Amino acid sequence: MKLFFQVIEGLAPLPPELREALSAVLEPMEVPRGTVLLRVHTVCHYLYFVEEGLTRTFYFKGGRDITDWLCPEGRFACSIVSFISGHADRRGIETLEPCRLLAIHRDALEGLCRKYHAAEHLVRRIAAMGLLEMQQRFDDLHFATAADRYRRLLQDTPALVQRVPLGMLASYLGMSPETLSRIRARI
Amino acid sequence: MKLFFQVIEGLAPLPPELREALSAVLEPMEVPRGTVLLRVHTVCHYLYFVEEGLTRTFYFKGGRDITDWLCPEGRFACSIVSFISGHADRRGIETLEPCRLLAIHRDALEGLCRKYHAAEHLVRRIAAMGLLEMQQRFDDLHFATAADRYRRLLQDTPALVQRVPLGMLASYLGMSPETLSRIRARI
DNA sequence: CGCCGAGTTGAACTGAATCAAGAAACGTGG
DNA sequence: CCACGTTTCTTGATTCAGTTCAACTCGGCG
Repeated sequence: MKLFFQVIEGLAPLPPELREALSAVLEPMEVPRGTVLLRVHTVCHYLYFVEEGLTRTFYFKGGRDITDWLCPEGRFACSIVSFISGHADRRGIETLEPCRLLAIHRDALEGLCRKYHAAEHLVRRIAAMGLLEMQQRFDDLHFATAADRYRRLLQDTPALVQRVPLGMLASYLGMSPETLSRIRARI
Repeated sequence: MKLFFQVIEGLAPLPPELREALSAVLEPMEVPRGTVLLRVHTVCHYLYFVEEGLTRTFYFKGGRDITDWLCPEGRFACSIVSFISGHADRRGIETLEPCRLLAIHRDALEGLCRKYHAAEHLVRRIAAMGLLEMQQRFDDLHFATAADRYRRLLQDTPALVQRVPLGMLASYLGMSPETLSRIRARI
């Protein structure tokens, strides 16, 4: 839980009573690689904090498996659409490595937000950080070549490149596996 | 201000005292078409609610003018990156039509959030809606053809197609003006 | 009028996808 | 611990969507 509170406190101050309340609703779990955390087309009830390991969010489009998001340690994983809207979404989540996770139930989180002003603030900050990341990733996709996107990934999160199979990385970056393989070959 | 409170109350309940406080910090403004609301590479201090008219967020990349976001009436406009991070960003904002706007200063908004739990909740909801929209737009860009993207726009917000010049629409959709022109011709 | 920016249309070019066939890596069971 | 089959990755040839470059049209507007 150390990493979790470190990250949290980097976002917003954490009054002791909220820290207590938060600890009480966290559900620690340890799962092997390949564990399905969220089945596709189901409602996402949990927000996962990755303490150790790596998860990916994915969906199927025209028979293809598309990786939508990657969460290494220190980050939050969920199906954004489903978690916020409360409806089922095509996205699913699975672990790419053995993981230590902290799961927080949607209702528990909402409860904390209702009870603690500080919790509400914290969640707002998490959402704001999500917006920033999303905008960054969006910009990349908007007007950058395949090679540029790969180079950016290498620079920003080089660890991912080592830990994610090529095919998944390719769809994450919005290109075909063959293209990614060639880009790698020529760098 | 009617539309504003309508939208707001659709997101979260609004206690009377917050309604008062919010009214007090709103800065109504009426500006002609072509007004610069945010200069590029400056800090975005205001969140704008569009009561009437249309704004666009844009930036320059390699000498090109790229439209990043379009806000018709009923929506919030700001440079997400700058407004959240507090740093200057390459994005600027201008009006594409004469506009009636409600401007809210960052500091005023933060003040309300500190004072009113309900304000914090409201802003969280706004951020969450932003995340949903962004995700939607991201998906579009991720794996859809140029024609698909245009069709989606036609379906979701047909009004924009009439109101935004072709060149700006094209970069908004991530394609060249020529391509958009051809897509239009063949539909 | 004649200029000018916005939009259209055509032709050549190109980055990346697709199709196809091997090579390497991996896990599973004998 | 090796052999086998499966999956993942690489490499090559071809195709295609979309860009780029360029010429032309149209509708304002000084």
